[in-house]
Amino acid sequence: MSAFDILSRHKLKRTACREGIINTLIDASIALSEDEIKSKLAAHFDRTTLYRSFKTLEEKRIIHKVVVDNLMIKYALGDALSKKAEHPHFYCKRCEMVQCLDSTDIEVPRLPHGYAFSEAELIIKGVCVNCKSTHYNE
Amino acid sequence: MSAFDILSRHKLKRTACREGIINTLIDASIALSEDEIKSKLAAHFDRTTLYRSFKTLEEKRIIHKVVVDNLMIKYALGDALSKKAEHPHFYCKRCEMVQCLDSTDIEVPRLPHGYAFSEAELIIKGVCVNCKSTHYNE
DNA sequence: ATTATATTTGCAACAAAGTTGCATTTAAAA
DNA sequence: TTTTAAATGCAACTTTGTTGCAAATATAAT
Repeated sequence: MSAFDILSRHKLKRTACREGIINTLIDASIALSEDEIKSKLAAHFDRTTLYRSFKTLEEKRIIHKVVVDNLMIKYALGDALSKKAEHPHFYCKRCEMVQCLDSTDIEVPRLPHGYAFSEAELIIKGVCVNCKSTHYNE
Repeated sequence: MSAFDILSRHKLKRTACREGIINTLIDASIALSEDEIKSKLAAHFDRTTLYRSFKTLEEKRIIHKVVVDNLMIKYALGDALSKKAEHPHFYCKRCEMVQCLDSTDIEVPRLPHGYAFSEAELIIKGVCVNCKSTHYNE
């Protein structure tokens, strides 16, 4: 499905910024930061435009945000696009790569009595296979 | 164990700010934000001092940071103080309370081949028992 | 108890990220 | 082609993260 289709299906205007973000994320198999996405876009877009585009796309669940920590945010395609709604994410401490662990479920622990569950977010931190095979010095 | 002991045990100077943070977190059974802690401290401390105190205490694992999302950060006592090193956290979407689920483990999913695990962070979002019994309107 | 020393604090300053209002531009509907 | 509702870019401002430095202070040494 093209960015064009995705946007019209969600009744969003098909703007270059939105299409660019979606296409960038379709191409990348991993999650990307705002800067990473920005640098891959053909045209330049204002910071505000990016900000609002991410917000809109996230609300429509076309993309989803991965908060590794308060200073490391990445985006990936959302569950409006065949992604499993809830899945863990992997963060590589060496190369800072973030990847959706799509095929895996999140095991939700038993909550205290009377607590209601609604969502879970699980981030696994470690070293990815690329970095592991590259034994560069710390 | 008193804040006094904790600090000296870690070879940190026993300052009012650090003691205040630790005592506040000992009293509270839940995780607290910087603002929440600040408002409970007897004296006023500069933003920078708070910032550096949190940083130092976190490095010594006297406290630990809970990143609910990039705009919601809370602190709780750390594993240098008998807390289990890795545990899930619960976030109440109504009252914004954050609580350590201390007695529970995090189930780490199987990673892609060649990936190395080092840490996991799991946040459960939902409604706490207090908010659930209080059926106030959205 | 007093002095010396290494840390910590508060302030100023700046960087980065989040957010909003508004006039201009533009995509899509008529 | 015209109309109109939505998106963009810019400016402005808020909040949060971060550093350097001089003054203050906790601890070690005397």
